[in-house]
Amino acid sequence: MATMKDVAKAAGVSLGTVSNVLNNVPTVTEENRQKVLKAIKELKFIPNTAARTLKTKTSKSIGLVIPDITNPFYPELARGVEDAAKKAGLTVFLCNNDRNIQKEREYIRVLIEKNVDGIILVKPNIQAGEIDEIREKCEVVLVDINNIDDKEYDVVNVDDYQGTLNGLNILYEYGHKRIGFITGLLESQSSRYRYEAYIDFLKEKGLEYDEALVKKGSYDWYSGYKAGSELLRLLDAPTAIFASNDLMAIGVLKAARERRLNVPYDLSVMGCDDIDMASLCSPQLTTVRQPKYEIGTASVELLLNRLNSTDKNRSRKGKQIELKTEVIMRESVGYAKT
Amino acid sequence: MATMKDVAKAAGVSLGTVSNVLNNVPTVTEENRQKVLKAIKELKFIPNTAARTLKTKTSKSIGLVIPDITNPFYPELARGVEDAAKKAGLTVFLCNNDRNIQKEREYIRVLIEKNVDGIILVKPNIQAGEIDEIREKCEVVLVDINNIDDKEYDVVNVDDYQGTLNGLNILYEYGHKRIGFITGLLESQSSRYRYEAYIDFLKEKGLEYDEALVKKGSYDWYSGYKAGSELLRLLDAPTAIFASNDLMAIGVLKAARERRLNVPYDLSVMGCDDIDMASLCSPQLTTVRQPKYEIGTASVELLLNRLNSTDKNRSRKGKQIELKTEVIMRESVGYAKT
DNA sequence: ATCTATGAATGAAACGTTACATTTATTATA
DNA sequence: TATAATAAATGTAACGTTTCATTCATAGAT
Repeated sequence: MATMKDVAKAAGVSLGTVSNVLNNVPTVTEENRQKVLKAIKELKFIPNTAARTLKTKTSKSIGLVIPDITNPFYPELARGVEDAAKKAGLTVFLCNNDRNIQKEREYIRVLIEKNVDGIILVKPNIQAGEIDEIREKCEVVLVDINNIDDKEYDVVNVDDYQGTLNGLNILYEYGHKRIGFITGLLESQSSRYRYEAYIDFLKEKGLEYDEALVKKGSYDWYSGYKAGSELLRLLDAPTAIFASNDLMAIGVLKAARERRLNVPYDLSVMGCDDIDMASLCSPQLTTVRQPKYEIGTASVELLLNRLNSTDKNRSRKGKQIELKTEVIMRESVGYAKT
Repeated sequence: MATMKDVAKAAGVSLGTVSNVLNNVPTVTEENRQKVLKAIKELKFIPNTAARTLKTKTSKSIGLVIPDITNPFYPELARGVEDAAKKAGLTVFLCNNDRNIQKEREYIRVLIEKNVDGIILVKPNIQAGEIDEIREKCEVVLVDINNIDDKEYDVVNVDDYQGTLNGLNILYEYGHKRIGFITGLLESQSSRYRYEAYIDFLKEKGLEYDEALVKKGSYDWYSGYKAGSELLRLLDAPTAIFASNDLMAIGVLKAARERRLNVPYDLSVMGCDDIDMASLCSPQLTTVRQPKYEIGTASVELLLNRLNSTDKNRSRKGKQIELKTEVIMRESVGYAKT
């Protein structure tokens, strides 16, 4: 493997000059530049990032730590991260933590060992104290945080509360007064926001909170199916069901089908997230879209802000981005029967 | 950031000793080992991989180059790669090439610059010559290759031909004689194998090849929808349709629904791959499952074989793994109407 | 013709590890 | 008791870059 030294020798210049052309330092004369370029091509020289990283303390790689790429929410987010990273000359390590704090810690450690310039932590399980430790080593962006309120961090979030409210309001406009609600895992902040929105929505519309209409789900389709079945079995069954994610909404669709209920004529269903499946299932799911790809790109932007900042004074306040959701009207919501 | 030097000083031993405890070299005395461990903890020392890589020429990272993580086929494969890599102490760079040879080349170059120990190329677009060049720098495993026949490479493939044949035979057992076929992109080897299987199936069963029953698809659901619609519009429409992937099969489901055809009573549909959606759509899709996760783990195994091999003589022949498919019976296939 | 200022190229030190040849300390053998 | 053999610890030279203080060369000013 050819090194810069070899290139220098081949080009008949010094090591420093080779470095200069590689880094586009303008002081090098055109003649030398050409000689070096020629040598690089001939020797098939490829710079060694390890050496560069050792010297410059920047690796041009970042870590993306997510719960599980296999969860249909994350591929698009990951793609957003990757595209934005690539544009900025960064390469990304993909890490799945399975919502397991131990794995999360391991990965973070490995990423630090690898001198990543930054880490994007999606739904982190670790706490503020640990995050501060990480920030001594590299930049950190938090996405969809559970339990960290500090304004000091860079954070990307989604307005889950408002989004859910919007979705429920549409259901209301369609004449629904009895609306079932399936929660996500309430450990997660976004789930709690969605649930709060439901409660506030009822209050605002002067509707009564009926415990029977609220079911706890766990994000997987089967929990939605079960919750949906229970809801539909009710004597006074809801005319619409809001599920805190699409997978569970699809479960509800299944439950409805089993009971020979026609969605949306007999029952309206609304999901959250807008995963691929939402537009592919039948009926197509009306849902509160999460800007998954944009979450990814926004996270990288925050990271780049820090990385390109000359202000190495770390006390700088964090920047919080809140991305907007959007209700995507498809087939699963219709007017309430009167 | 504390270095080994700092640790050595704090522990009152030499640099080499620190290195030895870090690398579990057994010659270090228990007393010193403890002193070093203590110093490491106190100084919160984290080894610097860049320096280690520079010295040892191994980075403990690998690259995974896939078409697009957003394609439902790949998250599971990626997950398989990651899990197997993690177990072996490797971290993985995720690279999406969008089936674009230029992006593929760029990523490969970056990966080499980053001193990856190996690269897993899924559906590579580059040719044998280029691959040989890469192999001068690091190990390479090919997955689902299009156009490279050489037995010299490490390759993971799936028995698409046999899998398709199995699927078609099941359709036949269910009484179907007129079976529509939707191809994938015929640039891809696996698509061609599936198509060949269809042709051979007909021959074997003494069925006539009817051009009208074969439609070209492009892997996305809409192409399946279009092809399905055309097929069902036929005067002598097929009683079953085999789609070369699930997304297109779901498109067929949609086309059938539009024509008020009941799947599987009026029409049987079989897909390929078994993506998540296949079990979530309605009716649930019967499909030829691809062992996506296992493809990932198998690729890493091949990589590890090479990496752990003492035989640095690169002339060693490659190893080809062919993974088995499996027909997953669900709801979309039924008996042909007589 | 000498001196200065400017621009370009050079050379060596440093980054944080590993690896290996030496040195030092300890124990066993004659 | 001296010597050899063994075990443990040390010190130093890489690895391939970047960086920066020097040197060298050229041209302009006096």
